[in-house]
Amino acid sequence: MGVVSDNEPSRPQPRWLDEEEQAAWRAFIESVGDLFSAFETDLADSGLTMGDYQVLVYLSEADDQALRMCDLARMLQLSPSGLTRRLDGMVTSGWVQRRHSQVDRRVMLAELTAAGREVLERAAPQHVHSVRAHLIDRLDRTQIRTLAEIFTAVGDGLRGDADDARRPGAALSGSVA
Amino acid sequence: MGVVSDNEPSRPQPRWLDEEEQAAWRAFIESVGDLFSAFETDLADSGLTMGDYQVLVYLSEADDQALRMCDLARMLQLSPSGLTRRLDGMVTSGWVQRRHSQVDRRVMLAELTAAGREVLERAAPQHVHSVRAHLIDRLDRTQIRTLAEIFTAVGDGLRGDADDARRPGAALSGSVA
DNA sequence: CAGTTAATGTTGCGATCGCAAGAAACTCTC
DNA sequence: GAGAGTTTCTTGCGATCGCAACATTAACTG
Repeated sequence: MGVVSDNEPSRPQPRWLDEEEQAAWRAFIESVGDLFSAFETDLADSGLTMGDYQVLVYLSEADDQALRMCDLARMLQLSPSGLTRRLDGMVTSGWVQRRHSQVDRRVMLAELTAAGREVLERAAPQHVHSVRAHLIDRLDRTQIRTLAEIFTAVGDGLRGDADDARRPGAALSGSVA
Repeated sequence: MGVVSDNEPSRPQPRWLDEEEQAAWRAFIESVGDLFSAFETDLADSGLTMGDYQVLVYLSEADDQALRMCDLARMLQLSPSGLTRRLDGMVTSGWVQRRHSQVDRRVMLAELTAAGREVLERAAPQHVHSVRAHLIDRLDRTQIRTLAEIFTAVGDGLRGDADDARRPGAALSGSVA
């Protein structure tokens, strides 16, 4: 009943998904949204969004608890303006503060505050619990390993596809491991 | 350097993610956003968003090319208002038309138009190509099967967690296979 | 050093979406 | 069949985010 009808000889037909591929694709596309909603809901108990949480995580992992806006935006896969607005909120909440770089006066550094660190440390156990409950603990060891394989391959493919510019961004992904 | 420090004996410590779990989680969370962005970009060539595309797919699979708004909203994991607005745009584009149900005059039916079907049939091959290029064709058979397992398990878990009401919604998911 | 180009961050604008409130219609009870 | 409660859809409002335009600063070139 779908669009996969064979009565269109003039159009270039790709290789449609076979049954197993279809099953994988459908399961993925129909569950991943709910999965993120669940994380978002659980994290809301800590007063955070997943976006906020990720900002706090990356900042907490940075050497001096601070990162350049542009680097942070790349890590979060966020546009510059998106990060500006998100940080506005987090600065208002007191979790992050802005600081001009001494080395390059164009760059604005986002720096984790003590309050931000505390919020993160309080939220982290709950978030880990959430990730376990909805994802990790539902999988066996083989599935966990394969999950890593799958999305490493996907990520590598995406990184290699379109990007032949901005290698500096990729250089930072080492510290994210 | 992360928040996973051991110097906080007063807080309840969950089971942190071990190395393999961490690798799986990081790879997933850092790639899935780019993956959807890639689908979105590819689909934009057809003048569609992923949201539009999914509406067209579900309608094309429905018996009479039409679905009730509330059912469609559940399938798309969209709020009622979100679906109303999305359909506004698609009606303006001429891909979908609204029709009052004869049986229940509260319900509004979203119905695929000929133009909508044509757009879908033109976009489908490209979208399948995109899904293959970024995801399916990067995986071997074992990984594809495991991908289906993983997100079936995740989806079942989420469905079983919070929902004990609205079983009618679940009944429709059979036709989505 | 002057002029051009590139990088960085912010703001205006529009698009998308969820929540809360409301209107319309159905259902159930008495 | 009158009224309470439920379901369905739409609208007002606010939050989030990307694109384009802009200002500022750095880097490169002759």
